Amino acid sequence: MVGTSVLYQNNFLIPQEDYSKIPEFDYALKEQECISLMKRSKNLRDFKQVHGHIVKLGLFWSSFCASNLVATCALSDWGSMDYACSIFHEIDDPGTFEFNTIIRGLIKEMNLDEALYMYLEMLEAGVEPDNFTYPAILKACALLKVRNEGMQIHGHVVKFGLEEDTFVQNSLINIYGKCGEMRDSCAVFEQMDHKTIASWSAIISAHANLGMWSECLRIFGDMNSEGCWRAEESVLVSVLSACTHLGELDLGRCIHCYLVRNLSGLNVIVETSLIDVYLKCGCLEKGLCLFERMANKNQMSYSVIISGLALHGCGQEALKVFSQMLEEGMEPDDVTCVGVLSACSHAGLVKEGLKWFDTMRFEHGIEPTIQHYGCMVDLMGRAGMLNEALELIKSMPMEPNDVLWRSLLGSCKVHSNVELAEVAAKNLFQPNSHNASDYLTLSNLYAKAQKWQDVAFTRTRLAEEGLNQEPGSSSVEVKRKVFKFVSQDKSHPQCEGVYEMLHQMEWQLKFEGYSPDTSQVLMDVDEEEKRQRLSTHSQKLAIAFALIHTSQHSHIRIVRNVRMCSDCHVYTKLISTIYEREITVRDRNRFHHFKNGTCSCGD
DNA sequence: CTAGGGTTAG
Repeated sequence: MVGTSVLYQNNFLIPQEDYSKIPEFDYALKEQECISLMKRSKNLRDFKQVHGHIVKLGLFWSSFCASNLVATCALSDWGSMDYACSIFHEIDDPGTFEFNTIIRGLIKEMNLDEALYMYLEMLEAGVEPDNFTYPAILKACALLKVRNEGMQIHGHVVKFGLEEDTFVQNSLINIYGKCGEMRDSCAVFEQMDHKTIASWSAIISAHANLGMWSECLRIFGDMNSEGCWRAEESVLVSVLSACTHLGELDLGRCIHCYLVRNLSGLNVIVETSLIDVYLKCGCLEKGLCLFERMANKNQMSYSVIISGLALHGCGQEALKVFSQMLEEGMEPDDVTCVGVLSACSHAGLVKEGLKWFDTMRFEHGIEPTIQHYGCMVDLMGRAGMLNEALELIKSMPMEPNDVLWRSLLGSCKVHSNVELAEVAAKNLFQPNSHNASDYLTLSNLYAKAQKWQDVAFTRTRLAEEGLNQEPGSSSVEVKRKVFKFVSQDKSHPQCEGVYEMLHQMEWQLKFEGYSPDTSQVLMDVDEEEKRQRLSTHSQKLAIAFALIHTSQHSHIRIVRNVRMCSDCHVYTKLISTIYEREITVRDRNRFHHFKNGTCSCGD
């Protein structure tokens, strides 16, 4: 406390031996000076000097000085909770403010249990909590995700008449959201008289956290119509995430424009979210372009771009970016590795996939999760290594889920392995799993093997389970409207034109040497009907419609609910040449980019 | 008298 004190250098305090000689010592002034000095402390050492002086000057017993000491020490970046607590315990009769600051300090250093304990002590000491106590204590509950305590404290809020406080309400929205109690969260939100940006932020991120994407966008819409539309990055990031999951490319684009117009620069989180929107909505180039221009890339940005490239079938490029990431000294985590393995799987890079699966475990110490196993089963299945895939499933330390069995079943269909398919199906058709498409996969596999009896049996079982398969459909966006087609669709008002176009397209295709691959129609019907069914697959209708209604050379984007058949694949490749169109088709798994007669998936 | 709410991406 002696030596080169900052206090003496700044001449803020008279040395102790002098001040006692001044008869009319102004305590109020000294108090102010001490506090101003305290607030300017840059480290604990400075602070301790001020503390010492306050004690020496006899100012500690002014509760205002003492509480400021506690607050400053508990809440400053250089502060120390131990020291703050020791000051706190020196105070005879701590009040609301002192308890509040200690609670906040504890939360700041994530000592959440202790914060809750302090709150209890506060109540026991008969100190009444106020509108500052609850935002803090509710935050602690939210971080701990303790629903019951949260509800109890909500009771206290009502008891102390604080339920009208905006700050408290925002905190309540947040804690209920974090605990998944959306009814309660929304109830608080809707009762609010004065919603602030923080209220919107809390309710939107709560929905985003639970994957309630449509709700998320609906509330965002309400926020805009109530005129609360501000460049609030955290809100927009949640909304962008919703866009990604819902395939809302247009809204994503709007937000991108808005951000660029209204902010001087984008941070890494916003940029990563934007890239994810573009990649997952089919705009590979746009996403890549943003990625390349990023000033700061982190682990997540790399993860996004790697799994995005995987989604588009660009396995080699994904691996290239991955090695770039490693070169930059960034450690991959489990999510990054899912991206890498799925890139290998989508691009058929079997050797690389097997290698990375080992490297991940033995060089990066990442324990494979069920998702990693999923990628490997896909990868092996695609390559026809069906027995190996089954062995891998059996060797897993965890219970295989239906995703794995479904993947194996799908591969068995591709490689016509009835025997293994039945193993997969047996595991898949559990009492509580009702998935019509699994039955259909199996039935189609039997059909391909001409086992009509088994087809009939499977179909009967499907019927017995009372399952209805959603029909395969293709949607295409024309002039900002989405048009959906199903196979043999005649419901569309302009369907005559579509069928005429289809006819014209077939003519052109014949010149290019296309002949319909009727083996894709897995039904026991005659050749002519097969041909007819094949030619009116939903994807072909959607393409015909888009060719009529969009300008020349414009990009056609189609979204499918199931995977496309190989005939549609060949067909679309040829159409992309004949009509000089780029066509992007998103199926359940990934994107296919058709351009000049080839597809990005490499067949 | 002092202080505070929501914080987001794969």
